[in-house]
Amino acid sequence: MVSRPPKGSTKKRIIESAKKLFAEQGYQKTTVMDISRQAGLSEAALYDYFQGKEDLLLTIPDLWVAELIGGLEEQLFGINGAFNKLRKYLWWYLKRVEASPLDAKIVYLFLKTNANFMKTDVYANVRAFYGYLIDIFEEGKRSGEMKSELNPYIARDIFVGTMDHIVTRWLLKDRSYPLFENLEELFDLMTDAFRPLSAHS
Amino acid sequence: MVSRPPKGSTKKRIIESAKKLFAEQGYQKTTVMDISRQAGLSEAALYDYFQGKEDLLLTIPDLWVAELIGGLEEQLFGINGAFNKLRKYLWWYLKRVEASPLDAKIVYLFLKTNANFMKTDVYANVRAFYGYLIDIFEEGKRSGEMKSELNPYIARDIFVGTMDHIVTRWLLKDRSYPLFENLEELFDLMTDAFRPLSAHS
DNA sequence: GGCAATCTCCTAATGCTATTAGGTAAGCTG
DNA sequence: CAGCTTACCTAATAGCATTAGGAGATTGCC
Repeated sequence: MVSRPPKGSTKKRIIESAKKLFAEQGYQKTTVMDISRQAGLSEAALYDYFQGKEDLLLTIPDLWVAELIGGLEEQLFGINGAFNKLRKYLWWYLKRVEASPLDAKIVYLFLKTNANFMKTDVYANVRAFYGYLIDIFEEGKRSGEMKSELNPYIARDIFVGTMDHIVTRWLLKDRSYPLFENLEELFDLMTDAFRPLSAHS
Repeated sequence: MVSRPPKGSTKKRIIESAKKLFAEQGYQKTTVMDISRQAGLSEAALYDYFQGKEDLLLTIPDLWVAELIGGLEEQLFGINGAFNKLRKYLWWYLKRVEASPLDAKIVYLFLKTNANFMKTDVYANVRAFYGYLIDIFEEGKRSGEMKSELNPYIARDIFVGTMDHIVTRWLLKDRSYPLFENLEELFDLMTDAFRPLSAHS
Protein backbone atom coordinates (compact mmCIF):
# COMPACT_ATOMS: atom_id res chain seq x y z
CA MET A 1 0.00 0.00 0.00
CA VAL A 2 1.47 3.31 -1.10
CA SER A 3 -0.20 5.76 1.23
CA ARG A 4 -2.87 5.30 3.80
CA PRO A 5 -5.32 7.98 4.83
CA PRO A 6 -5.01 9.39 8.34
CA LYS A 7 -6.44 7.25 11.05
CA GLY A 8 -10.14 7.66 11.75
CA SER A 9 -10.74 9.69 8.63
CA THR A 10 -12.32 6.95 6.54
CA LYS A 11 -15.57 6.87 8.46
CA LYS A 12 -15.88 10.63 8.13
CA ARG A 13 -15.13 10.42 4.42
CA ILE A 14 -17.87 7.85 3.95
CA ILE A 15 -20.33 10.01 5.85
CA GLU A 16 -19.47 13.09 3.83
CA SER A 17 -19.74 11.23 0.55
CA ALA A 18 -23.06 9.66 1.45
CA LYS A 19 -24.42 12.95 2.72
CA LYS A 20 -23.57 14.70 -0.51
CA LEU A 21 -24.97 11.95 -2.72
CA PHE A 22 -28.15 11.37 -0.74
CA ALA A 23 -28.89 15.08 -0.74
CA GLU A 24 -28.17 15.40 -4.47
CA GLN A 25 -29.80 12.29 -5.89
CA GLY A 26 -32.01 11.02 -3.11
CA TYR A 27 -31.61 7.97 -0.92
CA GLN A 28 -33.04 5.40 -3.31
CA LYS A 29 -31.14 6.48 -6.37
CA THR A 30 -27.80 6.51 -4.61
CA THR A 31 -26.06 3.15 -4.72
CA VAL A 32 -23.58 1.80 -2.24
CA MET A 33 -21.08 1.74 -5.09
CA ASP A 34 -21.61 5.47 -5.68
CA ILE A 35 -20.83 6.15 -2.08
CA SER A 36 -17.82 3.91 -1.80
CA ARG A 37 -16.32 5.20 -5.07
CA GLN A 38 -16.74 8.78 -3.92
CA ALA A 39 -15.04 7.88 -0.68
CA GLY A 40 -12.24 6.07 -2.54
CA LEU A 41 -13.05 2.60 -1.26
CA SER A 42 -14.50 -0.69 -2.38
CA GLU A 43 -18.10 -1.47 -1.53
CA ALA A 44 -17.15 -4.17 0.91
CA ALA A 45 -14.93 -1.86 2.96
CA LEU A 46 -17.90 0.35 3.70
CA TYR A 47 -19.47 -2.53 5.60
CA ASP A 48 -16.62 -2.47 8.09
CA TYR A 49 -17.84 0.94 9.16
CA PHE A 50 -21.61 0.72 8.79
CA GLN A 51 -24.09 -2.11 8.98
CA GLY A 52 -25.55 -1.09 5.64
CA LYS A 53 -27.05 1.65 3.57
CA GLU A 54 -29.92 2.34 5.92
CA ASP A 55 -27.68 2.43 8.97
CA LEU A 56 -25.60 5.03 7.14
CA LEU A 57 -28.66 7.14 6.47
CA LEU A 58 -29.70 6.98 10.09
CA THR A 59 -26.19 7.86 11.31
CA ILE A 60 -25.48 10.86 9.08
CA PRO A 61 -27.38 13.54 11.02
CA ASP A 62 -26.30 12.34 14.47
CA LEU A 63 -23.68 15.00 14.92
CA TRP A 64 -25.72 17.80 13.45
CA VAL A 65 -28.72 17.12 15.66
CA ALA A 66 -26.59 16.60 18.74
CA GLU A 67 -24.99 20.00 18.19
CA LEU A 68 -28.37 21.52 17.57
CA ILE A 69 -29.78 20.47 20.90
CA GLY A 70 -26.48 20.90 22.70
CA GLY A 71 -26.14 24.49 21.60
CA LEU A 72 -29.69 25.48 22.38
CA GLU A 73 -29.20 26.13 26.07
CA GLU A 74 -26.13 28.19 25.39
CA GLN A 75 -28.02 30.23 22.83
CA LEU A 76 -30.93 30.92 25.14
CA PHE A 77 -28.73 31.60 28.14
CA GLY A 78 -29.12 35.10 29.46
CA ILE A 79 -32.04 35.99 27.22
CA ASN A 80 -34.86 37.60 29.08
CA GLY A 81 -38.51 37.12 28.22
CA ALA A 82 -40.44 34.33 26.51
CA PHE A 83 -40.87 36.12 23.20
CA ASN A 84 -37.21 36.96 23.01
CA LYS A 85 -36.37 33.34 23.66
CA LEU A 86 -38.86 32.19 21.05
CA ARG A 87 -37.32 34.52 18.52
CA LYS A 88 -33.84 33.35 19.32
CA TYR A 89 -35.01 29.74 19.08
CA LEU A 90 -36.36 30.23 15.58
CA TRP A 91 -33.43 32.27 14.32
CA TRP A 92 -30.88 29.88 15.70
CA TYR A 93 -32.59 26.83 14.27
CA LEU A 94 -32.80 28.36 10.81
CA LYS A 95 -29.17 29.41 11.12
CA ARG A 96 -28.22 25.80 11.74
CA VAL A 97 -30.30 24.66 8.79
CA GLU A 98 -28.70 27.25 6.56
CA ALA A 99 -25.23 26.27 7.75
CA SER A 100 -25.78 22.54 7.13
CA PRO A 101 -28.38 22.21 4.42
CA LEU A 102 -27.31 18.69 3.47
CA ASP A 103 -27.96 17.40 6.96
CA ALA A 104 -31.24 19.25 7.08
CA LYS A 105 -32.30 17.81 3.76
CA ILE A 106 -31.59 14.30 4.89
CA VAL A 107 -33.52 14.76 8.12
CA TYR A 108 -36.48 16.41 6.44
CA LEU A 109 -36.80 14.49 3.23
CA PHE A 110 -35.50 11.03 3.88
CA LEU A 111 -35.31 10.37 7.59
CA LYS A 112 -38.65 11.58 8.86
CA THR A 113 -40.44 9.20 6.52
CA ASN A 114 -38.29 6.21 7.41
CA ALA A 115 -40.07 3.61 9.47
CA ASN A 116 -37.07 3.17 11.74
CA PHE A 117 -36.58 6.87 12.36
CA MET A 118 -38.56 6.75 15.58
CA LYS A 119 -36.04 4.35 17.08
CA THR A 120 -33.04 6.59 16.47
CA ASP A 121 -31.14 8.99 18.66
CA VAL A 122 -31.90 11.69 16.13
CA TYR A 123 -35.61 11.31 16.79
CA ALA A 124 -35.09 11.54 20.54
CA ASN A 125 -33.03 14.68 20.09
CA VAL A 126 -35.54 16.30 17.77
CA ARG A 127 -38.25 15.62 20.32
CA ALA A 128 -36.16 17.14 23.07
CA PHE A 129 -35.53 20.15 20.87
CA TYR A 130 -39.22 20.70 20.25
CA GLY A 131 -39.94 20.01 23.91
CA TYR A 132 -38.01 23.13 24.86
CA LEU A 133 -40.80 25.18 23.39
CA ILE A 134 -43.21 23.97 26.05
CA ASP A 135 -40.94 25.40 28.73
CA ILE A 136 -40.79 28.71 26.95
CA PHE A 137 -44.58 28.90 26.69
CA GLU A 138 -45.00 27.98 30.34
CA GLU A 139 -42.56 30.70 31.28
CA GLY A 140 -44.42 33.21 29.14
CA LYS A 141 -47.67 32.36 30.86
CA ARG A 142 -46.10 32.67 34.30
CA SER A 143 -44.59 36.05 33.55
CA GLY A 144 -47.78 37.37 32.00
CA GLU A 145 -46.18 37.91 28.61
CA MET A 146 -48.46 35.25 27.17
CA LYS A 147 -52.13 34.82 27.84
CA SER A 148 -53.12 32.60 30.71
CA GLU A 149 -55.45 30.40 28.64
CA LEU A 150 -52.68 29.55 26.15
CA ASN A 151 -52.40 25.82 25.59
CA PRO A 152 -48.65 25.27 25.25
CA TYR A 153 -49.02 22.09 23.23
CA ILE A 154 -51.22 23.76 20.65
CA ALA A 155 -48.91 26.75 20.49
CA ARG A 156 -46.06 24.33 19.90
CA ASP A 157 -47.94 22.66 17.05
CA ILE A 158 -48.37 25.99 15.33
CA PHE A 159 -44.78 27.03 15.91
CA VAL A 160 -43.21 23.76 14.87
CA GLY A 161 -45.58 23.22 11.96
CA THR A 162 -44.84 26.63 10.52
CA MET A 163 -41.11 26.31 11.09
CA ASP A 164 -40.97 22.89 9.43
CA HIS A 165 -43.00 24.14 6.52
CA ILE A 166 -40.63 27.05 5.91
CA VAL A 167 -37.63 24.77 6.02
CA THR A 168 -39.14 22.03 3.87
CA ARG A 169 -40.11 24.42 1.12
CA TRP A 170 -36.71 26.06 1.15
CA LEU A 171 -35.05 22.67 0.79
CA LEU A 172 -37.43 21.45 -1.92
CA LYS A 173 -36.87 24.65 -3.87
CA ASP A 174 -33.14 23.94 -3.76
CA ARG A 175 -32.41 26.92 -1.52
CA SER A 176 -33.03 29.32 -4.39
CA TYR A 177 -34.07 32.21 -2.15
CA PRO A 178 -32.96 33.51 1.26
CA LEU A 179 -34.26 31.36 4.08
CA PHE A 180 -34.69 34.37 6.33
CA GLU A 181 -36.91 36.26 3.89
CA ASN A 182 -39.90 37.86 5.63
CA LEU A 183 -39.04 36.07 8.81
CA GLU A 184 -39.75 39.00 11.14
CA GLU A 185 -43.21 39.40 9.74
CA LEU A 186 -43.87 35.68 9.95
CA PHE A 187 -42.69 35.51 13.52
CA ASP A 188 -44.87 38.41 14.59
CA LEU A 189 -47.96 37.07 12.89
CA MET A 190 -47.47 33.59 14.24
CA THR A 191 -46.81 34.58 17.85
CA ASP A 192 -49.09 37.58 18.18
CA ALA A 193 -52.02 35.41 19.14
CA PHE A 194 -50.04 34.07 22.12
CA ARG A 195 -50.15 37.49 23.84
CA PRO A 196 -52.79 38.53 26.36
CA LEU A 197 -55.84 40.18 24.83
CA SER A 198 -54.84 43.75 25.55
CA ALA A 199 -51.26 43.51 24.40
CA HIS A 200 -51.22 42.79 20.68
CA SER A 201 -48.28 44.30 18.91
CA MET B 1 -58.84 -19.77 -18.20
CA VAL B 2 -61.54 -20.67 -15.71
CA SER B 3 -62.96 -17.33 -14.73
CA ARG B 4 -61.92 -13.85 -15.69
CA PRO B 5 -62.36 -10.83 -13.45
CA PRO B 6 -64.76 -8.12 -14.63
CA LYS B 7 -63.42 -5.86 -17.31
CA GLY B 8 -61.42 -2.86 -16.16
CA SER B 9 -61.19 -4.08 -12.59
CA THR B 10 -57.59 -5.26 -12.74
CA LYS B 11 -56.06 -1.80 -12.75
CA LYS B 12 -58.15 -0.83 -9.75
CA ARG B 13 -57.17 -4.02 -7.96
CA ILE B 14 -53.50 -3.27 -8.52
CA ILE B 15 -53.92 0.26 -7.22
CA GLU B 16 -55.77 -0.90 -4.12
CA SER B 17 -53.18 -3.57 -3.40
CA ALA B 18 -50.27 -1.20 -3.85
CA LYS B 19 -51.92 1.47 -1.75
CA LYS B 20 -52.45 -0.91 1.11
CA LEU B 21 -48.94 -2.34 0.98
CA PHE B 22 -47.14 0.98 0.53
CA ALA B 23 -49.04 2.46 3.46
CA GLU B 24 -48.38 -0.59 5.65
CA GLN B 25 -44.77 -1.40 4.87
CA GLY B 26 -43.47 1.67 3.09
CA TYR B 27 -42.56 2.14 -0.54
CA GLN B 28 -39.08 0.67 -0.43
CA LYS B 29 -39.93 -2.45 1.50
CA THR B 30 -42.84 -3.33 -0.74
CA THR B 31 -41.80 -5.44 -3.72
CA VAL B 32 -43.52 -5.65 -7.06
CA MET B 33 -44.12 -9.31 -6.31
CA ASP B 34 -45.94 -8.40 -3.09
CA ILE B 35 -48.23 -6.13 -5.04
CA SER B 36 -48.92 -8.50 -7.90
CA ARG B 37 -49.56 -11.43 -5.59
CA GLN B 38 -52.00 -9.38 -3.55
CA ALA B 39 -53.75 -8.41 -6.75
CA GLY B 40 -53.78 -12.02 -7.97
CA LEU B 41 -51.44 -11.53 -10.92
CA SER B 42 -47.94 -12.28 -12.09
CA GLU B 43 -45.34 -9.57 -11.82
CA ALA B 44 -45.13 -9.15 -15.57
CA ALA B 45 -48.85 -8.52 -15.96
CA LEU B 46 -48.54 -5.46 -13.74
CA TYR B 47 -46.31 -3.87 -16.34
CA ASP B 48 -49.19 -3.92 -18.83
CA TYR B 49 -50.96 -1.43 -16.58
CA PHE B 50 -48.14 0.67 -15.15
CA GLN B 51 -44.72 1.65 -16.37
CA GLY B 52 -43.18 0.49 -13.13
CA LYS B 53 -43.19 0.73 -9.38
CA GLU B 54 -42.58 4.46 -9.24
CA ASP B 55 -45.25 5.20 -11.82
CA LEU B 56 -47.64 3.25 -9.64
CA LEU B 57 -46.70 5.31 -6.60
CA LEU B 58 -47.23 8.54 -8.48
CA THR B 59 -50.59 7.39 -9.85
CA ILE B 60 -52.18 6.16 -6.64
CA PRO B 61 -53.34 9.49 -5.17
CA ASP B 62 -54.55 10.97 -8.47
CA LEU B 63 -58.20 10.32 -7.79
CA TRP B 64 -58.10 11.34 -4.16
CA VAL B 65 -56.43 14.67 -4.85
CA ALA B 66 -58.66 15.39 -7.82
CA GLU B 67 -61.71 14.87 -5.62
CA LEU B 68 -60.18 17.01 -2.93
CA ILE B 69 -59.76 20.03 -5.13
CA GLY B 70 -62.94 19.31 -7.07
CA GLY B 71 -65.06 19.26 -3.96
CA LEU B 72 -63.61 22.39 -2.44
CA GLU B 73 -65.70 24.90 -4.32
CA GLU B 74 -68.83 22.98 -3.56
CA GLN B 75 -67.93 22.90 0.11
CA LEU B 76 -67.24 26.61 0.34
CA PHE B 77 -70.26 27.55 -1.77
CA GLY B 78 -72.72 29.65 0.14
CA ILE B 79 -70.52 30.13 3.17
CA ASN B 80 -70.32 33.71 4.28
CA GLY B 81 -67.23 35.29 5.80
CA ALA B 82 -63.53 34.57 5.47
CA PHE B 83 -63.15 32.93 8.88
CA ASN B 84 -66.11 30.66 8.25
CA LYS B 85 -64.59 29.64 4.95
CA LEU B 86 -61.23 29.06 6.57
CA ARG B 87 -62.84 26.87 9.18
CA LYS B 88 -64.72 24.88 6.57
CA TYR B 89 -61.54 24.54 4.53
CA LEU B 90 -59.67 22.99 7.45
CA TRP B 91 -62.49 20.74 8.58
CA TRP B 92 -63.17 19.47 5.13
CA TYR B 93 -59.54 18.74 4.39
CA LEU B 94 -59.13 16.80 7.61
CA LYS B 95 -62.35 14.95 6.88
CA ARG B 96 -60.91 13.84 3.54
CA VAL B 97 -57.69 12.75 5.21
CA GLU B 98 -59.63 10.82 7.83
CA ALA B 99 -61.75 9.17 5.15
CA SER B 100 -58.76 8.07 3.04
CA PRO B 101 -55.80 7.73 5.35
CA LEU B 102 -53.94 5.43 2.98
CA ASP B 103 -53.93 8.00 0.22
CA ALA B 104 -52.96 10.69 2.68
CA LYS B 105 -50.11 8.60 4.01
CA ILE B 106 -48.76 8.02 0.53
CA VAL B 107 -48.92 11.70 -0.33
CA TYR B 108 -47.37 12.85 2.93
CA LEU B 109 -44.75 10.24 3.57
CA PHE B 110 -43.65 8.94 0.20
CA LEU B 111 -44.71 11.32 -2.51
CA LYS B 112 -43.71 14.70 -1.16
CA THR B 113 -40.12 13.55 -0.83
CA ASN B 114 -39.97 11.98 -4.29
CA ALA B 115 -37.83 13.91 -6.74
CA ASN B 116 -40.40 13.48 -9.50
CA PHE B 117 -43.33 14.61 -7.38
CA MET B 118 -43.09 18.17 -8.65
CA LYS B 119 -43.78 16.98 -12.19
CA THR B 120 -47.03 15.22 -11.31
CA ASP B 121 -50.66 16.23 -11.57
CA VAL B 122 -50.96 15.60 -7.87
CA TYR B 123 -48.47 18.36 -7.17
CA ALA B 124 -50.32 20.81 -9.41
CA ASN B 125 -53.56 19.99 -7.64
CA VAL B 126 -52.05 20.37 -4.19
CA ARG B 127 -50.72 23.77 -5.18
CA ALA B 128 -54.11 24.81 -6.48
CA PHE B 129 -55.67 23.62 -3.26
CA TYR B 130 -53.31 25.70 -1.13
CA GLY B 131 -53.73 28.62 -3.53
CA TYR B 132 -57.36 28.88 -2.54
CA LEU B 133 -56.27 30.16 0.83
CA ILE B 134 -54.84 33.29 -0.71
CA ASP B 135 -58.27 34.16 -2.10
CA ILE B 136 -59.83 33.65 1.28
CA PHE B 137 -57.31 35.94 2.96
CA GLU B 138 -57.78 38.62 0.31
CA GLU B 139 -61.50 38.43 0.84
CA GLY B 140 -61.05 38.72 4.59
CA LYS B 141 -58.98 41.83 4.16
CA ARG B 142 -61.49 43.38 1.79
CA SER B 143 -64.39 42.76 4.12
CA GLY B 144 -62.51 44.02 7.15
CA GLU B 145 -62.71 40.67 8.95
CA MET B 146 -58.95 40.42 8.72
CA LYS B 147 -56.44 43.15 9.35
CA SER B 148 -55.41 45.28 6.43
CA GLU B 149 -51.69 44.72 6.91
CA LEU B 150 -52.09 40.92 6.74
CA ASN B 151 -49.66 39.37 4.28
CA PRO B 152 -51.71 36.57 2.68
CA TYR B 153 -48.67 34.50 1.74
CA ILE B 154 -47.35 34.52 5.25
CA ALA B 155 -50.76 33.70 6.65
CA ARG B 156 -50.93 30.80 4.22
CA ASP B 157 -47.54 29.52 5.38
CA ILE B 158 -48.77 29.44 8.96
CA PHE B 159 -52.06 27.81 8.04
CA VAL B 160 -50.63 25.19 5.71
CA GLY B 161 -47.64 24.49 7.91
CA THR B 162 -49.79 23.87 10.95
CA MET B 163 -52.30 21.81 9.01
CA ASP B 164 -49.61 19.62 7.47
CA HIS B 165 -47.98 19.15 10.83
CA ILE B 166 -51.21 17.95 12.41
CA VAL B 167 -51.81 15.50 9.60
CA THR B 168 -48.25 14.22 9.46
CA ARG B 169 -48.14 13.50 13.17
CA TRP B 170 -51.48 11.75 13.09
CA LEU B 171 -50.29 9.52 10.25
CA LEU B 172 -46.92 8.79 11.84
CA LYS B 173 -48.63 7.88 15.11
CA ASP B 174 -50.74 5.37 13.16
CA ARG B 175 -53.96 7.30 13.71
CA SER B 176 -54.02 6.26 17.35
CA TYR B 177 -56.00 9.30 18.50
CA PRO B 178 -58.82 11.39 17.02
CA LEU B 179 -57.60 13.67 14.28
CA PHE B 180 -60.06 16.38 15.29
CA GLU B 181 -58.88 16.53 18.90
CA ASN B 182 -58.54 20.14 20.13
CA LEU B 183 -59.12 21.41 16.63
CA GLU B 184 -61.38 24.30 17.63
CA GLU B 185 -58.79 25.61 20.01
CA LEU B 186 -56.05 25.20 17.45
CA PHE B 187 -58.03 26.98 14.79
CA ASP B 188 -58.81 29.90 17.06
CA LEU B 189 -55.24 30.31 18.23
CA MET B 190 -53.83 30.07 14.75
CA THR B 191 -56.21 32.50 13.10
CA ASP B 192 -56.73 34.98 15.90
CA ALA B 193 -53.73 36.99 14.84
CA PHE B 194 -55.30 37.50 11.42
CA ARG B 195 -58.03 39.70 12.91
CA PRO B 196 -57.81 43.48 13.15
CA LEU B 197 -56.25 44.81 16.34
CA SER B 198 -59.46 45.62 18.14
CA ALA B 199 -61.32 42.43 17.32
CA HIS B 200 -59.52 39.54 18.96
CA SER B 201 -61.84 36.77 20.05
C1' DG C 1 13.54 -8.13 16.37
C1' DG C 2 9.90 -11.57 15.94
C1' DC C 3 5.35 -12.93 15.93
C1' DA C 4 0.50 -13.03 16.82
C1' DA C 5 -3.48 -10.28 16.80
C1' DT C 6 -5.88 -6.66 14.72
C1' DC C 7 -7.01 -3.29 11.35
C1' DT C 8 -8.11 -1.84 6.73
C1' DC C 9 -9.03 -2.89 2.62
C1' DC C 10 -9.72 -5.98 -1.44
C1' DT C 11 -11.95 -9.47 -5.17
C1' DA C 12 -15.46 -12.49 -5.94
C1' DA C 13 -19.60 -14.60 -4.77
C1' DT C 14 -24.71 -14.68 -3.38
C1' DG C 15 -29.31 -13.68 -3.47
C1' DC C 16 -33.02 -10.54 -3.99
C1' DT C 17 -35.66 -7.42 -6.96
C1' DA C 18 -37.25 -4.46 -10.89
C1' DT C 19 -37.86 -4.88 -15.47
C1' DT C 20 -38.09 -7.06 -20.17
C1' DA C 21 -38.59 -10.81 -23.84
C1' DG C 22 -41.32 -13.67 -25.80
C1' DG C 23 -45.17 -16.57 -25.89
C1' DT C 24 -50.10 -18.63 -25.17
C1' DA C 25 -54.83 -18.94 -24.92
C1' DA C 26 -59.24 -16.77 -24.88
C1' DG C 27 -62.38 -13.66 -26.88
C1' DC C 28 -63.61 -10.36 -30.55
C1' DT C 29 -64.26 -8.82 -35.54
C1' DG C 30 -64.91 -9.14 -40.22
C1' DC D 1 -63.13 -19.39 -39.44
C1' DA D 2 -58.77 -16.37 -39.88
C1' DG D 3 -56.61 -12.67 -37.99
C1' DC D 4 -56.20 -9.38 -34.30
C1' DT D 5 -56.28 -7.83 -29.66
C1' DT D 6 -56.47 -8.48 -24.74
C1' DA D 7 -54.92 -10.25 -20.55
C1' DC D 8 -52.14 -12.96 -18.77
C1' DC D 9 -48.10 -16.18 -18.18
C1' DT D 10 -42.97 -18.34 -17.60
C1' DA D 11 -38.37 -17.45 -17.93
C1' DA D 12 -34.62 -14.53 -18.69
C1' DT D 13 -31.71 -10.30 -17.64
C1' DA D 14 -29.43 -6.86 -15.18
C1' DG D 15 -28.68 -4.01 -11.20
C1' DC D 16 -27.92 -3.69 -6.45
C1' DA D 17 -27.17 -4.61 -1.31
C1' DT D 18 -24.86 -7.58 1.28
C1' DT D 19 -21.55 -11.39 2.64
C1' DA D 20 -17.43 -14.72 2.39
C1' DG D 21 -13.04 -15.14 2.66
C1' DG D 22 -8.59 -13.49 2.42
C1' DA D 23 -4.20 -10.32 1.75
C1' DG D 24 -1.20 -6.96 3.26
C1' DA D 25 -0.07 -3.52 6.64
C1' DT D 26 0.21 -2.01 11.59
C1' DT D 27 0.39 -2.61 16.44
C1' DG D 28 1.35 -4.54 20.85
C1' DC D 29 3.78 -7.77 23.45
C1' DC D 30 7.66 -10.98 24.46
